[in-house]
Amino acid sequence: MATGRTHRPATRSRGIPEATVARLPLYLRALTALSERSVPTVSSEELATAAGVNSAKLRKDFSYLGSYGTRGVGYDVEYLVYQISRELGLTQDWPVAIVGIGNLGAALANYGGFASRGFRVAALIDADPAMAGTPVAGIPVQHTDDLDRIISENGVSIGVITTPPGAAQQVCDRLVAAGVTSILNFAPTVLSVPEGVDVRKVDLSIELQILAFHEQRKAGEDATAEDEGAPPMRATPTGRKGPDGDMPAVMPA
Amino acid sequence: MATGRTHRPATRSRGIPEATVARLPLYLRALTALSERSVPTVSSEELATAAGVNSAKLRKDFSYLGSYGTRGVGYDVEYLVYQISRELGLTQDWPVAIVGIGNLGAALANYGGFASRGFRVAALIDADPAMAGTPVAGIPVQHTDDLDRIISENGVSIGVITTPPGAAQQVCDRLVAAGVTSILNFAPTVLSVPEGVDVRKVDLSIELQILAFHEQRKAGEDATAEDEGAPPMRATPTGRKGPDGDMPAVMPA
DNA sequence: CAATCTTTGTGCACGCGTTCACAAAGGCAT
DNA sequence: ATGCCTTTGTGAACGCGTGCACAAAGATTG
Repeated sequence: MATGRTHRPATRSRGIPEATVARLPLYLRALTALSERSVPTVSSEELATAAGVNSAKLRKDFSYLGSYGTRGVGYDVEYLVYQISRELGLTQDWPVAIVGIGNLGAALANYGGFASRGFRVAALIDADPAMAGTPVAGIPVQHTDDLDRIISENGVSIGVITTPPGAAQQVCDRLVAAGVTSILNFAPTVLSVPEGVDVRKVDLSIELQILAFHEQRKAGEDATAEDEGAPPMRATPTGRKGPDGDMPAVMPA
Repeated sequence: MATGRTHRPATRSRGIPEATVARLPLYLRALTALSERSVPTVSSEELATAAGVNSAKLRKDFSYLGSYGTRGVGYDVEYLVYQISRELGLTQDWPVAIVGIGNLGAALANYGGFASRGFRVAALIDADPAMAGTPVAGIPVQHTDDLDRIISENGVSIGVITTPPGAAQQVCDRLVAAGVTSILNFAPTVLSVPEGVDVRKVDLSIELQILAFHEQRKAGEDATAEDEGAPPMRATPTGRKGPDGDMPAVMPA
């Protein structure tokens, strides 16, 4: 789930392990909830339970940030909220552009979780001229032709791709060319980006397939019968021409 | 990510490493694209490139499934599609229920990627009585009161939660009670489930925060200036030192 | 049928992440 | 102050995942 193609051997994020970075938002959420309940301090055990992780792991994670706890007492909630926010870069404003305003793009535009922490939907972009001007979540949709200008003018460095798979790579290239250096990709495509650009992928279909795997295993533990069926031995076109088959090309043959 | 709260020590998926399982859908997608182009065979190198992974890793992944390749030639595309599909449990039909038909729920209901492989949206469920009967993506929304019956009658074992965070745990409990054993959770909440129930989490906010972290780091590499602002101080009894690992210069005294 | 060439399958080493277990540190009561 | 009790911070061991590098396997050609 990290960068699509570029290797990520040196992403040794300034001493903070990638796995730890991925958990910081989790801690932050739990801490924010505590903060809203005016809880002054919290122990690693309590916070770990709230975040759904092991307490030892949590303490080790925090140790990478520094010694922000008090032995015998725990962690100061407000102070920790600030420190994690700062570490994640949430104390500043991040203008985000969403490209591809279909069902999913619109859903994200309306998603409250964005605005909650530093993120601001600065622009909505779509290739359909008919949508231009139409407000979605209170923000007028703009046309792809102006992508470059929109990104530049708003200082957008984080782009969200919610286009059909066929358009994803092209949109990605344009975003990168316009100055975007972080991309959140919802299209089921492997994006290739130049060095220095981060790509994170969210793939709903993959998540379901992983669940199906485990589900099958659970069900199959009792009845291990299950015939083998008739595996297609060779070029046996499974006559499937599903709607999602609009994947344009990919790599050289 | 894995299960929310339950430990996952025994998820030793029948010999197939979890990391491998997570990549199988990726391979499957690339293989399907090749299949539609009627490519008969593919080498580990080509397929790895298309899937965005290392070729050695791909070969090792496949080795867990068995020896399906031919040395000197490569892998038979159709055969491999079938084998992976079978391993992932996609040769059977998986009725899925989506709970919480807001923007995101509606987007998922319309998402083509679901129906494409074995998954079928069997039911849409929402707590708003006003929505009952309204068709979304051609499927009438049903009310939460009937959740138990709906799940049972349709034989749903995979549930998708797209409710507001406050309702997530409750919905989760009801789904599990009704017989659901795999949950895909989009709500920003840590779900606690009994043993034997799998939970996968998709958290848009977390993904963005991780990107923000790297983005900040990239930007901060040049200019290490950046004022610190004023961290909210609290519970700092004995004037502690400033163990700030990196650049902070503001500490109590 | 033998030689050559391509590509798989895998043994091995390395590094990251997780977990345990405990000493050090601080608060609190006496 | 002194001693006890709680909780942090971390050294060390362990296990998993990754990538290298190569021998084995099969196709192909002469």
